[in-house]
Amino acid sequence: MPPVTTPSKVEPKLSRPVQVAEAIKSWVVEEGLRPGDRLPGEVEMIARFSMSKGTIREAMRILEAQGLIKTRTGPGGGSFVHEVSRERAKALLGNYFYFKDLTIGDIYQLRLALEPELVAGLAGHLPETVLAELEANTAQYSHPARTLDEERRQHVASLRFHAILAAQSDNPLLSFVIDFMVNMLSDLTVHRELYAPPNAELWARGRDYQVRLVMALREGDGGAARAIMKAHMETAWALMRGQEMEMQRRFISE
Amino acid sequence: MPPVTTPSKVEPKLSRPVQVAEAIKSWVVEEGLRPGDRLPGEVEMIARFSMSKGTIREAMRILEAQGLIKTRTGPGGGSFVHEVSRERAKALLGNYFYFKDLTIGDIYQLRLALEPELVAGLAGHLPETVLAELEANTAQYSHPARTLDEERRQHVASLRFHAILAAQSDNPLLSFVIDFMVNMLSDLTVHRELYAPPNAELWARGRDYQVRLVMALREGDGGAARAIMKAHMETAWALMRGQEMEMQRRFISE
DNA sequence: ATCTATTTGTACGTATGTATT
DNA sequence: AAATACATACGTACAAATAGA
Repeated sequence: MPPVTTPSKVEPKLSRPVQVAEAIKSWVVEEGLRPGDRLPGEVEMIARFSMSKGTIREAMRILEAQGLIKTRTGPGGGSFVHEVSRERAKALLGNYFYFKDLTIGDIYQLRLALEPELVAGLAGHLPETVLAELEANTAQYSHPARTLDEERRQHVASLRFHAILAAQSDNPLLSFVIDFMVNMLSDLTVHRELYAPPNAELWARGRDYQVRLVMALREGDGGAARAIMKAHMETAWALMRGQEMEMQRRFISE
Repeated sequence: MPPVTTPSKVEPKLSRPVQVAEAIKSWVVEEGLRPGDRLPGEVEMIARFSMSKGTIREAMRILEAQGLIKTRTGPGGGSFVHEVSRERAKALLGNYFYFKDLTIGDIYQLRLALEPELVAGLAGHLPETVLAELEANTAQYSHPARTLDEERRQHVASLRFHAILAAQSDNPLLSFVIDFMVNMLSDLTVHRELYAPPNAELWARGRDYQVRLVMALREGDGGAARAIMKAHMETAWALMRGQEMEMQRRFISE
């Protein structure tokens, strides 16, 4: 292991726009700027950094691409500190996995570990509005699908059930990771052949799990909720394994 | 390369650089370009999109900020498709949590759920080199720290133990999430007061867990590894709870 | 609705920097 | 060492968007 003192990294000489972007970032941190706060305008940036308009603009585009600022034209316009949106964060992270070959199993390994934990903590803490929303969601797939397209829509809807739950967690990290996985699964391309009909019985059991889960959540029975979700995940995983699916290779654009 | 077609979503009126960046992204996907493949040069981009150099350059900066391309000057230079690095992905995701108030407990809730799972799958599959690396790592904190600074270094080193493990997983998602959490914890600022000495006994037990874990991993005992890691996480969580720590608010720059 | 002021957005020409041959 | 091919940076002019009078 190299000593900590020597900067053994020969940085590939950062381009000026990147330098400016980094400088602005640390300036925002130092000043303790909050979302909505205005950044200096182009002309002032040009003066402060003694750099051309183009360079400054490229720097702003970098910050914008990372979701850290939003820019508006017109009077009172300019660039404003912006909280990185969840959608943007999911898109950026999704790009990381573009060249990795993430499998269904990889995702379900985490879902199985995390989602039971999620609902155990949620039991008894959900307002009736959310419980109703969950129940309304399950109604979207109360009957078996008759076409492949309907099946896909139901599949996405049933995933939404989990996104709703994830959004309720007061653990931002847990919430994000589950939401991200749900997104990845929603983006799947289904390759199942027509002669391989869906396992209707397994599917019905999946929905049944969700219905029972809402009951447990309403009653505040965290242990039951955890157990139901665990069984649900195992069933769903098995269901996915039976079908031929593969991760869609694409970039996400928020 | 397709012309800049009208964006499917007309709502927020994307700026031209963003449009170009998106067009290039989907072009890369359509062409199935792989990391290392060269993109058209500036002049050709200018011709294809019928746009100015500045606009094209801003578009490239956007892609670069997202970690999707790298650009080199000189003959044979240009922009090249690039696999988003793990460091970049961690930095971008870290920015998402900048304005969220993520607590130690939030992170440990996930560690407790994921890391036992990780080591259970790793047991018996690690090459001797990695096992040796893990053991060498624990040697860095075999003795109790005498200064606050040494304690901090030991703390970071003990986190590195988990990063090494995470890197061994063949589940890219699990690997990333754990690595990300380790990074977040390494970035913590310790605020413990001097008159509140570290709990040396708890600390020693933490290291003991790691040593025993390596043994279980070498012997291929997944069950034991899972149990040890679970206990380790619970102890570490308790240790962190006892100290006054808070998430450092800063942007990460890769 | 129209004008006006403000601020970002786009275009383009020129010059400089950098790495390969 | 020099020529070449490419990105990088600068400055100016003008276009577009938006809020307010």
